[in-house]
Amino acid sequence: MAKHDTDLSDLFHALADPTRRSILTHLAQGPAPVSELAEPTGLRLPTVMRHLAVLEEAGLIATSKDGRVRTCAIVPEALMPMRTWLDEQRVIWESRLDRLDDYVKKVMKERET
Amino acid sequence: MAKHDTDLSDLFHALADPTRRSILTHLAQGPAPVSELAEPTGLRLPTVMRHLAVLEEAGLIATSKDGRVRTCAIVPEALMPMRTWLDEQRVIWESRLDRLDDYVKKVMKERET
DNA sequence: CAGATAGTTAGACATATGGCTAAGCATGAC
DNA sequence: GTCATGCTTAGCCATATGTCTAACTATCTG
Repeated sequence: MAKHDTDLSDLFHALADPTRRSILTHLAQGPAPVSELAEPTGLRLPTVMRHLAVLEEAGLIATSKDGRVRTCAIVPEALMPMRTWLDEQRVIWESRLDRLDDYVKKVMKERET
Repeated sequence: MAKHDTDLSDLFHALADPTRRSILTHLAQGPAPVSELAEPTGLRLPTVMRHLAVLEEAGLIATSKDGRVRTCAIVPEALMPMRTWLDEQRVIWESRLDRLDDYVKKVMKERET
């Protein structure tokens, strides 16, 4: 299991939290200071800080401090590994789709009874 | 926060674990019984069962029992919400880049004068 | 029926996660 | 210098997660 694997796990893990996804969506509008990001979440600053730390470790955001204000910004390229994984999976999964589709339908039918 | 949100969180969470991703990759080769999935992970059966439960709750796999054998199979459509989210983000994130681009151009122009 | 096979359930346990409060530490405004 | 602002650190707490062992159920096989 390469570091590549860890990257993906961190990425998925970071995105698994609604608060963090909403922070990302907010940041998509442009860079913002910590407090501005905290405000709409209704969470306390330290809590938001930890979310930001998770996002930063996953490489999804970059931050820098100017005076006493820390500005956060998204790192668009960060989603690439995920996109790549998704595309890989699609290729494999879809190559079996016809066969699996039959199987899944059979399973679903059995479930209903 | 709608059900949609929970779906995404569950999906990302399910995919955040390397063991679960490897199980999915294995299943991409075709449906398989529990023990066959457990073997390459080096984990005990109950542990693998829990991973399978997580995958099933996220809608990523479907299972059915025939005799004493439970067969698992991937559910390709399950990745759709994630793909959709990813595409949405790409649109926003990239439009942000465009805006930044505009901003830079504006600054450069102002500098010239 | 006896024994092997394939899952399943229950419960224990260590660590991780997400939230909070209460201080603490720079920096900017007066 | 003093005070407000904005972030940080430290530490607490409840719940969730990933792993295991041990014991149980259900289903073939002979």
